[in-house]
Amino acid sequence: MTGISSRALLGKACRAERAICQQSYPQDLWIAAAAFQNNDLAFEVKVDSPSETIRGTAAHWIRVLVATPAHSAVAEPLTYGSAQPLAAGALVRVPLGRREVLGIVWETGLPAPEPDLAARVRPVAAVFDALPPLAAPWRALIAFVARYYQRALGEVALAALPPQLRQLSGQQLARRLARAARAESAESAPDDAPGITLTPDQQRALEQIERESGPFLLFGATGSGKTEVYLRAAQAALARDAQAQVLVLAPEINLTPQLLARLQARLAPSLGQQAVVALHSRLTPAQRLQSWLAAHLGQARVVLGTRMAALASLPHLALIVVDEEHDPSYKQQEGARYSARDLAVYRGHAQGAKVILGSATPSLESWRQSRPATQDDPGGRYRRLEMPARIGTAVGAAPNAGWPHVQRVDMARQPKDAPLAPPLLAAITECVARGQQALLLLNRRGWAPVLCCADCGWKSQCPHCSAYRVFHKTDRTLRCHHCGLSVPVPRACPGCGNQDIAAIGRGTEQLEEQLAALLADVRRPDGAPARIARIDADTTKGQGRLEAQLAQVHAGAVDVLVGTQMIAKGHDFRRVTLVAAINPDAALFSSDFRSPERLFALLMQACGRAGRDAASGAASQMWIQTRHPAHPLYALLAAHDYPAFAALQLQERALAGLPPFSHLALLRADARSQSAAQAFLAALAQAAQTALATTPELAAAQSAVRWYPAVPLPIQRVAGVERAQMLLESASRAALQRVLAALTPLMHALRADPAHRTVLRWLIDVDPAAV
DNA sequence: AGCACGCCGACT
DNA sequence: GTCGGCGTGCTC
Repeated sequence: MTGISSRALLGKACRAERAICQQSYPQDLWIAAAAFQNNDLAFEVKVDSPSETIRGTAAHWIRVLVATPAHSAVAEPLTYGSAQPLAAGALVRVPLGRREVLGIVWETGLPAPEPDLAARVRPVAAVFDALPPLAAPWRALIAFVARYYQRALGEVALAALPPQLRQLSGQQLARRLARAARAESAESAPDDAPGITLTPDQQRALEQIERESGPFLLFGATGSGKTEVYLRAAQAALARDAQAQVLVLAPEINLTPQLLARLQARLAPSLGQQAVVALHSRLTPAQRLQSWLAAHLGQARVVLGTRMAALASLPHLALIVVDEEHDPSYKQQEGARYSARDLAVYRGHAQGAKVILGSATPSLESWRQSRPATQDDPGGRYRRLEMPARIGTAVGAAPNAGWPHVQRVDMARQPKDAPLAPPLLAAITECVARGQQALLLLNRRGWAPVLCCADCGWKSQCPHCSAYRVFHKTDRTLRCHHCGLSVPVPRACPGCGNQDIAAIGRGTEQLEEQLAALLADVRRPDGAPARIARIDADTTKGQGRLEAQLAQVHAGAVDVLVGTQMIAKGHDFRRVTLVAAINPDAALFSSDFRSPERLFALLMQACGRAGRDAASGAASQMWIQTRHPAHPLYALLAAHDYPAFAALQLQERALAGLPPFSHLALLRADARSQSAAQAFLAALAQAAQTALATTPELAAAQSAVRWYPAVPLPIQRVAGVERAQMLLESASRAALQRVLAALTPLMHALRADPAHRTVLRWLIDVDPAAV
């Protein structure tokens, strides 16, 4: 026997075992054998036909969700048997193939299945009975997400659970729960009264939140005190009901520590330290499980998290706050592509919780949805709460009071190739000399976005992607920001051997370097030279690096900060009085219709970094380097007039039939070749034409949906994979939904067709963030 | 997704 | 002959 590999042996043994099981034993006995081997659950199976067997022993048929991948054949809950009755929402371990996996009981009390299915049904392996079942509202939420975003129930449901739950045995979980119960000793101190006087705006907003049911759009300028409104609304909700839970969503993990600190400072004295928890993907698996359990058990009264927290189990949810609701990070970009902001609104409605969406530059969807009623318009479904004044502004001051002055520099009239226009450089110099800080925004990492040979025209094209590799001078590499390929910079042109390769364009690394030269002679008030720092994805890669760098800025160790949009978001820099957008023009002419909206939000946000309160704001400046100084977007930014910008954009969207006046979905296909990807989508459109025409209801829906032709994605090739997409648009969300639901089986069928064998994957993106 | 099977080429 | 690559197919 010695020469035989263990693997082959195992294979043979398995085959033999299965042959015995399936041929010489009747099916029902095979089930019995499986059940018997599993000592968690003893099925007392007699003989006869499978269905009678189970009925005879009063077992229960249930349907269970397991973590099935997006496009597997297993899209529906699977049927299992159980000796004891189980509640819907209970967590179980069930056998699946040769594995045992975590499952969620979805349906109970099923009639005995058909004989051919009954023959395959296996018993539940274990029940996590220490854990209360997932409540009906949570299950309804999951069902909604799966249906609306066109994904399998099991995929959505299991992905919403903390990953560590899958590894734990029932015993381990029981131990954890016992520990959590011991820790729960909520010492109830009286609510501390913060010594903060509310502004009239805040007062008014809170009164309306108290009085009405919402959802609310809190349209508050940077520095108008939105967070204080969130805190008070949370306090009120928690005080009203001793079980009430509050969910606070923030767009990025980077922004959670600040908010968590404020929530804890305000609420922990009365609720206890453990009652305020964070829930996001940078927690360790154990922490994440702990937070999730605390939320599920109702011990966590306040949950602060990123978009994933929108799917947490919160049985006593009373209030949801979505901070910076316009932020594109709320849209999930893999798996079920849900919008956490939209789910917050859905969930609030379904679970009877109030919802507050907050932003200084709301998404156009939310803005329009919150329009007030007029004579011939019933208005939107949200209530708009306006807080225009920054804290510290005198009552009755002009609308622009307390805002930085916005300076547009026409780069066409500046010396060619200068990274900074001379007037901006002079302003930065002055700023540093005054002992204040400047923030320079440039949305390109690296030293130069592309290298180019002047002789033969070679460019640093990525071999796997339709993008250029970016030159990073710090480690002398060419890096593709899409597939991650990183190679040393060639000494000579790979095309012709020419020694002279030119760097085209400018990234944050280069700006930092050039700035050092330009400010070499500039002195701070204490006589020390100006200090420059850079913050982008490259300098903040490690754990806690960003926090460390931000601390440096706060400590005043930095005079000029260069960075990507990372530094424009949320961080509260007290001593910054100058903010400059170095090269924002590209977003004006992007093919994505949401690009202007995002640029405006980013620049407004950056503007808000300059002098957080009115006193310093008035003396602050925001600089825009542009070749289109008269562009309306910049003009409205200079006027700090979001409503006018929104009105202008909405007018364009209405004319073009774009959201929020229509609803979109993207059908995407990835393949080895662009033509194969497009052919798949074209075949789908073709198949849909005929399939949807058969039922009148679907035909009606189909006629309300506009199909655009399949086109390559803006970056059509990534890591050697060609990507194509097809846009579907409809004025009716219901019609679009009906068509999408009918497409999923068509896509499955088409994918199985040998003609489309080279299609690697496909997906449906409902309400896509970018088109 | 896992995890199996099965077919093929490369090495002792 | 064995080992290990990954294409295909199934899981109640």
